[in-house]
Amino acid sequence: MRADAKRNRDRIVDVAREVFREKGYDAPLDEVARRAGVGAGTLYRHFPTRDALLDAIMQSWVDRVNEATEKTLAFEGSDRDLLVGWLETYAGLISLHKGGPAKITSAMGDPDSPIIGKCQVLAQASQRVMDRLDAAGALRPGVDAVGVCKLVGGVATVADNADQPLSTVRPLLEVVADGLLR
Amino acid sequence: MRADAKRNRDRIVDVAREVFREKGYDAPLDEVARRAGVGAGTLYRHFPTRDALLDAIMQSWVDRVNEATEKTLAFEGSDRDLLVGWLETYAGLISLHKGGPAKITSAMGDPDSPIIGKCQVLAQASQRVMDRLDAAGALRPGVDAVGVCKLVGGVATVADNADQPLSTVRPLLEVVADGLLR
DNA sequence: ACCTGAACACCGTTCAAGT
DNA sequence: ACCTGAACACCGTTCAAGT
Repeated sequence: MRADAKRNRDRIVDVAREVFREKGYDAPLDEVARRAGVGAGTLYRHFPTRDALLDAIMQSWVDRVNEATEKTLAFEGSDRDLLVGWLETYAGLISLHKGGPAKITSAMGDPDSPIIGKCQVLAQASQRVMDRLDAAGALRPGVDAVGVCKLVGGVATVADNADQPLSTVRPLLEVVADGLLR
Repeated sequence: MRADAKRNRDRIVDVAREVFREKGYDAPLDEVARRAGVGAGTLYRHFPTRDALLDAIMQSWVDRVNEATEKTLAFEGSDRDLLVGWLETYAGLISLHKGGPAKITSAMGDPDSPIIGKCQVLAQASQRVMDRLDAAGALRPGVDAVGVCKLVGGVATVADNADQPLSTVRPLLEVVADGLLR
């Protein structure tokens, strides 16, 4: 890749992260191009779809997911507290930008989604937490990690769609936790 | 209202119901106007916003909600079966058209929503079912009907966004039920 | 009083012309 | 090889002119 191309690509990703944070995942791409100082065509050359751009943005976010997972696994307390904590952490991770919860959760089972890789990171994180709880004999039988992701994703989507802070749905996450625990 | 105005209004509602069923709640309004044989301005005169049109469409749907509620209340079986059955019924009622679950659930706590009346019908239905379970001492303390609506709405939204049939999320509804029951 | 449909605005996407 | 930006498509919304 030519040096100027790489520079443009990087600028687009940085600017997009900013714009999406301000206006949500469905912000006009035109504005991204404008602020990045490139033509619309350049944006489309690098990222043929909005999802391709999202995927690039989420690159750095993977580290945050893994960090949060380690923290959860190191938690020393009751199984319920660990689970509720993880559900809140998970909801927070997918609610970074407006539109995120719906986007990520609906990709969560679609092998053809352009952001499937990022979903797998999340699903595996969730799996590790469930494994730990299962080893302790704390889970009801038949609980699968992807299902948990969808359930919490649904709750986060509700809060996001209604423009309400995640804290308002904490009681719902507790219901989910109680439904998952033995 | 003049006779021709009423005729146009009725035609618009009928056609919109059809178009929304075919293409979801965000189908082009242009198509509704065209199929109804009216100008775009006429549609906007009668229904200044898309939500106002939705609200009109959902008028007949209220009967169906009440019918389903009666059926649930008359159910003779275990509390868990009753609850799971209601959650599935509820999910079905809000999933009539694509986009419905998100639309209805995000309006579910916003007093300014144009479809708030329809949400209240749902919330009250949910309340009656919870009351019956509560009278039987089956519910965990602190469960409120609107919360249940949001939770199930979240699950239905997930299925709807991913273009998957509701049956795929039945296990998730069981988790919710277990979380609600004592 | 109500209707029509052209016109405008907005935004996603493409592509011919330029470097 | 990459970029620009005008041009096109699509759809929501308004409004002047008509009945």
